[in-house]
Amino acid sequence: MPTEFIQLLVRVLGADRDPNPGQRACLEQDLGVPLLIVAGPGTGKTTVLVLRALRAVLVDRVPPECIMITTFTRKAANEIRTRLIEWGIPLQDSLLAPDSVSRLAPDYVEFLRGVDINRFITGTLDSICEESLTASRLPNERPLVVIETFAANQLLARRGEVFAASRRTGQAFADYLGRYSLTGDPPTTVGDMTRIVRTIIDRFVQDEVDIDQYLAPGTDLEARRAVKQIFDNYRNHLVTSGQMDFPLLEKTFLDRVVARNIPDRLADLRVLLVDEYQDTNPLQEHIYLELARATGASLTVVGDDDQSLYRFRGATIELFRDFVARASAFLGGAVPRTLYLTENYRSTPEIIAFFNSFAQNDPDFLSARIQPPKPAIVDNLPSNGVPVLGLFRDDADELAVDLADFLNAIFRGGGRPADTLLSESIERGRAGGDFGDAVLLSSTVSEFTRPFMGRPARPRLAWRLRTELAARGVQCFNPRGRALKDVEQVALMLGLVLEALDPSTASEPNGLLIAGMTGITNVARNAFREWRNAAAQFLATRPPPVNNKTIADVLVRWRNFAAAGRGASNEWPVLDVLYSFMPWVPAFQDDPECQVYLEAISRCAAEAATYSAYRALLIRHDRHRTLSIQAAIRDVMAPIADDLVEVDEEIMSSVPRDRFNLMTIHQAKGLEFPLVVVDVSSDFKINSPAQKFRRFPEDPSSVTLLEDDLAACTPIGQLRMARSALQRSFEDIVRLYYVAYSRPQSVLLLVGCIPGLRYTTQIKNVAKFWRADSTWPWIRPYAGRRPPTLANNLPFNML
DNA sequence: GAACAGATGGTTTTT
DNA sequence: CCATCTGTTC
Repeated sequence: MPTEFIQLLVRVLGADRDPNPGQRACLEQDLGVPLLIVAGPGTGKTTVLVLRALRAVLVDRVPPECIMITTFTRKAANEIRTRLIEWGIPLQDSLLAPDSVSRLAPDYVEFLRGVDINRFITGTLDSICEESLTASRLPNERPLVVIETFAANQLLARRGEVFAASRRTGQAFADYLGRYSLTGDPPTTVGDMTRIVRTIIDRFVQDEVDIDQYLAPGTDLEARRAVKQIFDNYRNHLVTSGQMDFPLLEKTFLDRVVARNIPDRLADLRVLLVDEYQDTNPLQEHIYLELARATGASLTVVGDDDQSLYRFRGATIELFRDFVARASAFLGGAVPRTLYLTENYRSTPEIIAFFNSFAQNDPDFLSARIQPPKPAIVDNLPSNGVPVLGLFRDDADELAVDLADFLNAIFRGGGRPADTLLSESIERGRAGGDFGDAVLLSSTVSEFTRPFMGRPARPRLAWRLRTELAARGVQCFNPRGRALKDVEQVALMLGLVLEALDPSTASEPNGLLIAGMTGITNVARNAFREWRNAAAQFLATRPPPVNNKTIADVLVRWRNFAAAGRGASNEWPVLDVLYSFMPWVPAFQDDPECQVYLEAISRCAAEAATYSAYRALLIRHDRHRTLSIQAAIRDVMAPIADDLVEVDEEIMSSVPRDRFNLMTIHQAKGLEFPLVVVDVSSDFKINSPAQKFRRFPEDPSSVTLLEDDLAACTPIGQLRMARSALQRSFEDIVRLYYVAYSRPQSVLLLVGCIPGLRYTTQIKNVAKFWRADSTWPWIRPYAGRRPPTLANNLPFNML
C-alpha cells in the first residue's frame, strides 16, 4: 500500500514530489511505531510531514479530523495547511475519478468520499490548546481569555504585587533577580523586576519545576519565597478572572489530558505529527507524550538539533536527542525508529559546504550535537558559479551604501556582472524576480541602539540601509525595527488624537487632563510631548482639505466633544478619533508597515476594551466624559508610549514583492530565500565587552544560569548539566548562525565591519568561525615579518 | 614594548 | 560615564 501511495504521489503531483530514498523510508514507515525524523536544513522535512499525514488518510484510512500536526510559528502552520489542501485535494480527486473507483474496494471508496481534507487539526501547539479548550467549554463555564504579553506583565506587576515583595524582602530580592538580568546588576525599577520574575515563573511552568525543591536550598531562600509568592498571587488572579497566559494555557491543557478529560476535538486522535521538535520544552514534550499515551495516537516528530534556537523559552536539545529513550519509557510498546534526511534541495553546493563546515568547525560543539552526529548535508543542485560572498567595510555607513548599490544593481539594474570573483553573473529571477527574493538577517532587527546617558540613539546598519535604499527608490519592510511610539506616522497620528481630546495650552503644554493624571510614567509623558510636537508641525503646514473637510474642522469637532460634550453620539470608541484623521495620513492605508502599526494600535484598544474602566469608549455624559478620556489615555495611549505594545507583522499575509525584508534569524527559521545577506558584525567595530554576549560570550547567559540554578528541581535539569552554562551559551550562537547560513538558495552574502576581519583582531566572533578555545581557522601562518592586514584564510570571496 | 592620547560604543531572541 | 581599543611616539 505505501508503495502505491508513492506511485500515486508522482502520478498526481508530478515528478517534483517523487520522494528520494530517505523521504520514501519516512513515508513507508508503519504508523504503529513512533518515528523520529532527524532532518537537516532544506531536506524537505515539512514536505515529509505533510505527505505522512496524507498517507495516514489515504493508506491507513485515518480521517483528517483525527490527525494533528503542530509546528512552532504561525507562518509555518499556514504553510502546512496550504500544502495539505494543495496536495490532498488532487490526490483524493484522482482516487475518486471514475476510472479509478472501479478498481478500488467499495468500503475504501466510501471512506474516501467522506474525507474532508480541510479538517486536519493544524496550528501551533498554543493555538490548538486554545481552540480545543474553547470548543470544549461547558455552557456554565466562563469564556477563556488568553492575554497578550504586555497585559500579562502588567497583571504580574500589579496583581503579583512585585513592589510589595521588593519592599518586604529588600536588597536580597533585587540581588537574587540581578543574577538573571542582562547586565548582572540588580534591577531597580518594578518594571525591570517584573521582567526578570516573568522569566523565572515562566520557567517554573515550562520546566515543570518542583516548587518545594525550589524553596529547599538555604541560599536566597527569602528571595525565592518572594518569587513564589508573586507567582501564587498572579496565578490566583488569572484563574479567578478566567484569564490565561501562554504557559498557563499549556499547563491547563496538559492537566486535562493527564486527568483523561481530553477536549472533545482531540479525544479520537489517531495520528500526532510534530514539526520543529528540537524547540520543544519539557512541558510541551509532556503534552505530546501524554496525548499520545491517552489517545493511543501514532507519534511522529521531526527536527534538527543544530537548529534549536529557543532555549530562552525552555527548549532544550536533550529532549530531541533522547527522544527514542524518553518516548519509549513513557509510552512503552514499540521502540521508536530513527530516520535521517540529509539530501538538500535548497542551496547550491558552495552554500552547503559553507554551513557544513560551520557546524563542524568547533570540536567543542560536537558534544552538543546528537550522537553519533547525523550525516552531513548532501548537495543536489548544480553550482551557479557564485561562491559565498563577503562585503566588509570600515563602518556601517559605508557598508550600507555599498550593500544598497549591490542589491539595487541586482534587482533594479542589469545585475552584478561576472568578473574574477564570479564565474556567472548574479541577476534577479527571470520571472518576477524582485527585492522580495532577498532578506537581511541579523540577531536583532532594531534599527537604533538604545539611547545612553543622555546620548541619542545611534542608527544601526538596518536604518542606514533603509535610508540608502530609500534614496534609490526602494522601500524596506521592517515593522519591528523601531518602537511603535518612535515611528513618524504613529507619532503624528497619536499626537493628533491627544490634541483632539486634551489640547495643549500655554500653561499645560501636555494637556490639562494629562496634567491631572497619576500613574503615567515620565517615559510616556515625554512620548506624549513628542507626539504633540509632530502633530503641531503637521498642522502648521496647513494640510489641504479632504472631501471639503479641513483637518482643523475635525480637530474642532473633537475638542467640542471633549470640552463641552457636544456631538452626535453618546459614546465614541477612542479609535474613531484616530480614524477621523486617516484621510490626512494616507500611509496608514497604503503602506504595509503602517498597516502593521495600525493593527497594533487597534489591538491595544481592543485589549483595553476588556479591562479598562470605560472599555476604550469616550462617554459624552458630563460626569464621565473627562474620566473616560483619561481612561483612554491611560489604557490605550500610555501602553504605546511606554513601548509595551508589540507589533505583529504576520497580519500581512504577504509583503509586497518590491520591498526589501529585514528579519531576525529567529524569524527566518523554516524559511528560504534566493539571496540572503547575513549581518555578522556591523555592530562590532571594537572588542567592546558590552556586546561579547552576541558574538563570543565570556560569561554564561542569564538563561543558562537560570537553567543551572533550577537543575536540582526540574526533571530535565541534570541532563542539561552535561555541558557548562558557558558551553551552552556558545552553542546557542553556533545554532543561530547555522540557521542563518542555511537559508539561502542561490547567494549567501556575509556583511560586517572590517576591524573584525583583521589578522590580529581581538574581536572574537562565533559567526566568523572563532572556536570556543579562542582559535580562529580564518588565519594561517604568514611569510615575512609583519602579519597580513586581513585574515588570510577566508572561506568566502570579498566584494 | 611601554606609555600616552584620542577615539569608540553602549545588552537579543518570542508562541 | 567608563572600559577598552587604536595609533603614535619614544
